[in-house]
Amino acid sequence: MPSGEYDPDAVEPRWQRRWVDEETYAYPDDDPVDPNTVFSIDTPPPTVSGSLHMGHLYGFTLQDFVARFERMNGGTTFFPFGYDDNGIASERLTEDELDIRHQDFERREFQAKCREVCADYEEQFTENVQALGVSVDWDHTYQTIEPRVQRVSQLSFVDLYDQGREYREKAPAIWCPECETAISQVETEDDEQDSHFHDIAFPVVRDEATGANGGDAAAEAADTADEAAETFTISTTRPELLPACVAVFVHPDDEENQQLVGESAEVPLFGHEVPIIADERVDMETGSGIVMCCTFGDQNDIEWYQVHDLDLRVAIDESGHMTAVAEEYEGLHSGEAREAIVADLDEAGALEERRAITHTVNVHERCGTSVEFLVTEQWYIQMLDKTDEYLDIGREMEWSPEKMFTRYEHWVEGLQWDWLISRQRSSGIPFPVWYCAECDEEIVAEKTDLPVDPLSDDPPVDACPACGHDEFVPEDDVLDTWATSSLTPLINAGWDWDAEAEEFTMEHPELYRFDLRPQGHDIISFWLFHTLVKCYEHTDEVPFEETMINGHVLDENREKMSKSVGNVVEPEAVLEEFPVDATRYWAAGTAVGDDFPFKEKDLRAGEKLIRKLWNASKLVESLAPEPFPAEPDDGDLRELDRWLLAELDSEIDRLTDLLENREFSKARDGLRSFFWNTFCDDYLEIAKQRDDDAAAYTLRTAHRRFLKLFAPLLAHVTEELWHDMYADAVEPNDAAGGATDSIHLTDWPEPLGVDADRDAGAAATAVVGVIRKYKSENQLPLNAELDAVEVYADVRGFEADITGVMHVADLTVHPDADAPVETVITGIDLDYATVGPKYGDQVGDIEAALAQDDYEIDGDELHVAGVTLLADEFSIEKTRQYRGDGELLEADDVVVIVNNDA
RNA sequence: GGGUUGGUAGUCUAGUCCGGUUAUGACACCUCCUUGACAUGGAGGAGGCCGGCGGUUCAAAUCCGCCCCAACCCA
Repeated sequence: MPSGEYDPDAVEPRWQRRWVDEETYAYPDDDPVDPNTVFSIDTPPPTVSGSLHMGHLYGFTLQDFVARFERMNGGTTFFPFGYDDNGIASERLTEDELDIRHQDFERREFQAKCREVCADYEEQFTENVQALGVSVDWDHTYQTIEPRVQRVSQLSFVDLYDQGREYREKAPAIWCPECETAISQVETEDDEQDSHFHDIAFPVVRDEATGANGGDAAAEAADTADEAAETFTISTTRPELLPACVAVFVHPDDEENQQLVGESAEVPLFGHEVPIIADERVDMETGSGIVMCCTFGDQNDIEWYQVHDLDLRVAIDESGHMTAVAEEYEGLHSGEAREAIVADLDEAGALEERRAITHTVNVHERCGTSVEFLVTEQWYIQMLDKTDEYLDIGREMEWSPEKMFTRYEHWVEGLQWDWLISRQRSSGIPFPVWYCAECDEEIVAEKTDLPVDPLSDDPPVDACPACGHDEFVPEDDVLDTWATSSLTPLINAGWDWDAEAEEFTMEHPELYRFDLRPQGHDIISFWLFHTLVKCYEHTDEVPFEETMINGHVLDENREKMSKSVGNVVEPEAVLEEFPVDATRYWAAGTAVGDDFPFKEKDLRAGEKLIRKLWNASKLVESLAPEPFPAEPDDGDLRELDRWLLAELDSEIDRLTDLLENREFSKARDGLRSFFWNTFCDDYLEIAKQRDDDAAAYTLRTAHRRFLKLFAPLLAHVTEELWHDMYADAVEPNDAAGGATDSIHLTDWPEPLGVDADRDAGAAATAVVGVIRKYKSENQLPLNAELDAVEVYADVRGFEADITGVMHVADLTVHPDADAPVETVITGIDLDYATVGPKYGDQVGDIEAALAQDDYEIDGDELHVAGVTLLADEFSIEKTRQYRGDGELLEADDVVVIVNNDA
């Protein structure tokens, strides 16, 4: 039985431990689960190398609201947890922690070290997440590097390869010279950087034959007169790419420079000649409007290379150093080469101007290094041919909130590259592929052998099936980490290859498709998208019924939290000061999808609500001590009791809808005010006067329901109260009926269907409210005795309640009689919804006439401004005047007269 | 540069899709009150040109156009 003050510091960790120890939220692996009622959640696994931040706290808490609600309201819930330790983040962490370099180890050896290092971090992370009280099933966890997941990941590769969805191609790819690996489009970001624009003079080389072909006298004159001196200017931020220059482009609408088209240009310092070509992709606004095309400066260069069949002149190598093409600059780093080339251009008189600018460059998001475009051999997953289908499967999901679908839509529509999945790194999940040393035939591992590492394992064949050669080269690239993290639904469902049946199977087919995928809005474009694509290709099914997109946590001033600004709020500090349930209250405080600020006020409000719930529970306990009646005779319930239970029924309906729609903020605020205002302030205050079975039953029934309704939100305090007050008793509606069951495993309340005169209840509470206000305004204590009160409203059945709580000595109810008051008409209110459309612009005249009291009331009708308004088109505004003894109080439809001599 | 979302009392927020004349609630603020749990409580009060300008309409926080500010996504 609850007593004293609520002590979250003691209570919350106790329940967190018990939930884990007793496996409260375990998914029943062995018992069959009804696929129609199971609720399965697939969460994006966090990187464990960092510590818990507010974004985690917020995200996990939202997931937990859904998990706890669905568990009570629906059926069995599957809520797993994953650790993403297959990536460069954990690779770097391991290197730092052990002071080693991954290059010095064999791949499997290094990965073993990674897992050792990550294990400690995972343990810490697990503790932190368990301290949030989220109802994860800790028996269902996975690491994205573990062998089982490696197998799933390689199976995925092999399946897509078999389907013909993957190909290996030597083509321009985005390359990070610092990390020395290819990367995909999503791993780059824009960075504002200081740079210089260099205006460089390019000499025109007139080809005699073509020059004469122009047949134009003026051109010929220019040709002969200025041949040596004729130059044009190219502006570039990357002069180190001069040796890679393969063409010069002019816009077809650029009349001024049109005469250059068809000629050749000589590249300064390097002396090779390149064609001058017209193409509408030239940006005429930038620099001189004439641009050079290099191998490769940007994506435009790649398009030009492909469309115009240009030469390949690779001047920068995989580590960012100059190649032999750069002649005397060979071996210099591209940055050094830039300075040297600029100096030499200047000396040669070819540098016309150099000015400082800032521009955006594409950098690798991990290391901030500007990316290059290199021609390398890489593996790709084909996507561009199916973007329409991928749009459709995105549309098939339910999006909470709906508006987030447009992000997905724009991302898919804007795709420019197939998905590059090979990475030149030494840790990660290996490609299960070898190549014939003779003919380069691709040899893919057998599904039954997976996982394999070609660096340590042998290929599945002794001789090349194409040419019979018996030597093989292992693929030493690893898979992009998203190639694995995009498989979490399949990992969770236990997807595998059944060699005997020769088909893919699932250990838990009932989980797939998953009911919910929660995640932040920042990863829609890659993580969610890639997951949809891969799971769809493997199963022909959209992997998720619904996706719930949460926003980002901002600081108190709505600024983005950042370490450099110093406005980062640490969960640890918050949890030291506030109960976990208070952070849960805060997390429910905004519409899902919106970014929202950290608000200490919300945490305090949460604390207050927890305390109110605790204190009200104590009062319920003392007003209706055990044993309380489980099922009183229906006729015994008083009007007030029926009214409360009926109101609670509607609240349950409303709340259930809101939670189903993931409208946590409205759910939270609605339930809070119903509990606080209607139950505590109205019903409980009145019930203090009561000492009967009906009241005891009503108090306990309502209270038990409130605990359940609050349980998804305030997980700890409701569990504590449930065990204090109810866990010993048998839950009549709970089939499990376990005496020690968690409240979180009980059934969500169904409406009781109690009949009640809702209007009478509303009138009665209005009467109480108006009397309370009278006392307040007259500075009377709320328990001050009132001599006589007359009520002109039908509050029959509530008399004792009103007299009891308001301490009225003599209450008279006039259910039908009009109040003994004079009414004075003070004006006319129009019903604009009817009058507006009906009378249109005559409304102005009607209003003007009403303002001047120029109207006539005729029975139910109103004559004004030449028109006749019907009864339902207007209402008469009156004030009541009372000339008798006592004081007139009124609210809504009730009139109360108080006579008090005191 | 393009797109998306948001801008409502001091602060946070509901309402905007589907227009209706008194714009919701909380926190903070002011006044009063010890009701059988809670003063960390209760009753009341004040506080708003609904980002700006224009348009549509009898009527606009709500629909349309332009602009400003912020965040995010994509170049």
